[in-house]
Amino acid sequence: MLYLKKYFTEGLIQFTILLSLIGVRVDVDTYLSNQLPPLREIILGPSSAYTQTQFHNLRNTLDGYGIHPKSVDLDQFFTTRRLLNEVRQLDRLSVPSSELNTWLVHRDSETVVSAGGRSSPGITLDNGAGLEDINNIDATPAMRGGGGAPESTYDLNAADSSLGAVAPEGNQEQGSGGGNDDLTKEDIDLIDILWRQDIDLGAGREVFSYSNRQKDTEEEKPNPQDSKDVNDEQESWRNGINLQGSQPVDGETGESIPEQVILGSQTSLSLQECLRLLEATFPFGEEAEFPVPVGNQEVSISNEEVPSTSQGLTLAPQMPTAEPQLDLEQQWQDIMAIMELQAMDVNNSASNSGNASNDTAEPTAAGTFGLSENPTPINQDVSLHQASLPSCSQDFPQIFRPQLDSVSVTPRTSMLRLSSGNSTNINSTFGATNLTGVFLPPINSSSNNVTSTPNLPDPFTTLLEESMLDEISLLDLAMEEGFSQAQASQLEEELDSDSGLSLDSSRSPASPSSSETSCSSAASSSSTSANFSEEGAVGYSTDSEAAAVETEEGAVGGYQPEYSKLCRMSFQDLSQFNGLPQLDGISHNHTYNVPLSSSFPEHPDLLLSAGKKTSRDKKLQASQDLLDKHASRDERRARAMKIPFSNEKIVNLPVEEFNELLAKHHLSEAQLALIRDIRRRGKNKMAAQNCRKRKLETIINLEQGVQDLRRDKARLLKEKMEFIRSIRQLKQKMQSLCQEVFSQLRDEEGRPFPPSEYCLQYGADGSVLIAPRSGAAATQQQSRKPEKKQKDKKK
DNA sequence: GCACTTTGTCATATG
DNA sequence: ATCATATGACAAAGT
Repeated sequence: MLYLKKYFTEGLIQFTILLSLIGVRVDVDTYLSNQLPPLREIILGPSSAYTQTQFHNLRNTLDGYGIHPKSVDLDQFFTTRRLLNEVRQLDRLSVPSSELNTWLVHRDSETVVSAGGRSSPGITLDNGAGLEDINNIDATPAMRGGGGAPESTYDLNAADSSLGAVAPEGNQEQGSGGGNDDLTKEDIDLIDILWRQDIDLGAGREVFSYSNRQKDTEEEKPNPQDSKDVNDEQESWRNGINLQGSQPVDGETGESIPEQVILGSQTSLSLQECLRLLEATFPFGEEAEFPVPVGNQEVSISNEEVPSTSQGLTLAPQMPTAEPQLDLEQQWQDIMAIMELQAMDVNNSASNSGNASNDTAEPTAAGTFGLSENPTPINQDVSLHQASLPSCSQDFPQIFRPQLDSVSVTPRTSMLRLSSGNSTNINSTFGATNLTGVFLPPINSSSNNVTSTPNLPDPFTTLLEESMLDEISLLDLAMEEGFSQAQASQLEEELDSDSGLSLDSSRSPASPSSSETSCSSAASSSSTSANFSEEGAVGYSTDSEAAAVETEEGAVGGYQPEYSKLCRMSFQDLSQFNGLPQLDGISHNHTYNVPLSSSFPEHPDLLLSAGKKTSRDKKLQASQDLLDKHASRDERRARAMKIPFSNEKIVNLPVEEFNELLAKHHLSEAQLALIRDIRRRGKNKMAAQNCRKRKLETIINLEQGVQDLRRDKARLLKEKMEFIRSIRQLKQKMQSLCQEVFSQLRDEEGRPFPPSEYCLQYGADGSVLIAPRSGAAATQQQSRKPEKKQKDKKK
């Protein structure tokens, strides 16, 4: 029976996996919730395993089952529940990235971009999806239709793997528009930087070999359209600040993504896009004006949506200085929530835009975080034609140079501290915000990165810096603790395995009892005695007793052999094997060898033997000797007391019938006392059985709950790391774009704006202002009057 | 013979 | 108050 059950379970699991792979979602919950109480109630609230009342209510939920709550037949129910639960867990069966199913669906849709970009961005996949993704990818070519199909996935193990900004050849062959067309040298460089970060995170560089990408890039060159686009892009950069940025490019496939940006990939983000993302993430609130006008020193880069009318430098509002540190966890959760909302919006917009993105893609927040493409990129209408694109590598770090050496600590420095982790405070406390340093260079979570990492006295800078620092530190810590995304699946398995409870269903403690009692349930359900089957009493009275009583009360007999003929543990079946002494040892008869009183001889046979013995009596005696060996103490007592009905009746009859039964017979006080004891003990015996089963079920359900929670934890950790990485990539992109801005900005006299002296401030209306830094700029203002420039970012 | 499990029973709590 | 049930604890028997 055990093997049969196990076989059935495994078969069911395999079948469900098969259905899942072909796209059929098996929602066991729908079947389960109709008749059975939700399994998660064990986690979320009182359970039948906890509360007695709900346990009794199970009877009401088992329509058609008719299993009495007291019946051990409930084991069938529990077994079913457990099996269904196992099946239900299949979609999260220790495979953290079960989104792979989505990936397969994408494969069918021939929408390579969305397949590669949305469901599993390569960069997030490299670490995030973990080994199992790779393995699955490797293991699924047969299911994907063979090698003839264009390779839309990233064979991470292949030597010429196509990853990152380079679209696989198959993609190009499918006329996806030269996926990498829009990638510029800067993009590639940036991607390379980001890859290095990923390498820092543990991703092997070989996963996204630059040489491979270069090679693939070169392979694209022969495409005249591609090269033209690239050239156009580069030329646009040469001609001035390309603040509008190129069309967002899917990092892996290189194909343009009109409506969304895959943060998990190396997407080309314009500065404005980054800003919009940041605005969505950290709403700036109303723009505040600097009380101190700086005249024409200000350069304003305004968004066309809300043309900036501000003529002065935006000044961040005063902030309380000694605010407590943000609750980073809460902070992160806020960010996550906002990001999820953003992702939802983008998903909606993407679906509305009729993008080629596959709708079947699971909108998993991780990896598919997106933002609306900026319809109004930063305008190039700035007198930057003379921009010489100086080497920004030296100047740029000064942008983020902390003003620690600044004598006057500006209020903005102190306003970095938010009073709480609630993101709503960000709305209220951040007016015009200098976001120049929001996207800081990657913080490598080292203690000395304060000095090594450029720092800006900016609210968001500090906000993100602190949070990201800690988050990334947590990330690194998590990495150290084995939470690398590549090991996420292993983590889950480890988490599961370190449970003190056995999670193996084949070794589940419920299995033996389930299998045992499942037969009892079958026997019970097939019982011809409705009364007794409803009571569900199994294995209390014996056939020996029934046989003995049958002579006195024929109505009792008849049902017993059917009642438990399949039950190994019940004593009744022994009556069918009276002549089989080799089966004596089968029964687990816990008959107590309690010394009986003089009125209760140990072997009632002795009483019988006292009478006349015919040969027929001797045969009966022999069989009863055998039966007595398996009779319970109460049964022997009952026989000794010549109780005129079976113990089963004594135990299982309803109170009324039981009283009627007692009234029908004229019984002595001793007999009545014994009968009541028998009934009490029998009831208690069943109660104990049920109690133990419930206890077992409780343990199993708790075990399942722990398993589920651990899976959720691992999944959330994975998502968290992916988001952290995405944000960091955004910061990188922002840094790069700011670098470009500063490298090409010139005042009226043609002098550049040193990033060390100026910073970008972003208003709520989308305007971008170049404001002098408070400390260093104050001195600079003496020698040079900053000019106010307004950059109309109309495209 | 020992450790562990299973089962029955008792005492008690609870509804 | 009584009864039915649940459950912890214990012991006996089995493995």
